[in-house]
Amino acid sequence: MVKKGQKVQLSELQLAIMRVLWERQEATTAEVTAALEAERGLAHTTVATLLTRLEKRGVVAQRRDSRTWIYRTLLSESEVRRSMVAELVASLFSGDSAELLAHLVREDEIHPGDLQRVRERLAGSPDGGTERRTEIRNENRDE
Amino acid sequence: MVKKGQKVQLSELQLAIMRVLWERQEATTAEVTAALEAERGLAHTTVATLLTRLEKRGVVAQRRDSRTWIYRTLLSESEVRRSMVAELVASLFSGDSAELLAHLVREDEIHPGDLQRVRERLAGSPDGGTERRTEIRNENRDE
DNA sequence: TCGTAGTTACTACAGTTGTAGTACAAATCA
DNA sequence: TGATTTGTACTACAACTGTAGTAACTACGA
Repeated sequence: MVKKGQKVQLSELQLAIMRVLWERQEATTAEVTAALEAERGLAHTTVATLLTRLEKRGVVAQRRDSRTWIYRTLLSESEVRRSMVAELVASLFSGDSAELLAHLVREDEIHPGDLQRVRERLAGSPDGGTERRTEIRNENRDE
Repeated sequence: MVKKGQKVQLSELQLAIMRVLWERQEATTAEVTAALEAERGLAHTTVATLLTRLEKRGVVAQRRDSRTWIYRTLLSESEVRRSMVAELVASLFSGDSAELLAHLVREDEIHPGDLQRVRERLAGSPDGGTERRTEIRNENRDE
């Protein structure tokens, strides 16, 4: 089982699976396969293998419903984000998040006013706007 | 050779090597090994293998000086950052950089005034504070 | 009750990564 | 010039990842 503070690195494919599991609390192999059908069209056995490995690694948990396994994640999306962003910042930005921010600004990904908007948005929701929904996107780029 | 717009993903170890190469324009296997001695103490042959693989992959170039190879990167640090951040944002933040920003704020990595400071700093230095390599960015933003 | 469709368990296999040993050649030192 | 150092080329090998086939079993419909 992956401990809380532990660093978790997941590949793009593994994340795709996690995303399905995050969206619906639980899912069977068949459901995950179906959910990913459009974007990657993986064989059912492939998805089963992937899920088994994630389970072995302690990232998801499985529960049996007669012959079928039902999976759920053991890590929230924000935990994974925390871990992966920290890892990126450490190895590519000297561990300094402000450098990442500077990068975003330079790359024109973030505009003035965005931070303000983000803060307002977060202040508005009591849980800190933790997951998914947040979508701030910059309408008025006041550059 | 890795094309410009291509996505480049480098592991922590590979980045450590790239960092050495970015710091000094060029370096031999022995120099890279020495530079990494403190933090990882890798065998000289290990570093040689790593560099060979990076060369094969088109991330670095090699030049011979009698029997010694001298390496230099073919990608600037900002190019790698661009690529890797984009990849992370795509797979973990629905492709929305503002969500990453929101994450940083929530995680208390970024504070009010930081964005402002970053902008001032970037405005202050003519090279945009970009990189060791001076790759002046930001006039014609090309995406 | 029997065949069919769905499910898991197991095995496979190529590619990448981290790590390094060996063999061999060249350069250098004594 | 012989011995030692140093540098590369090649090989190895385990772990992990993407991908999936095959075998075997089970629930269900006809």
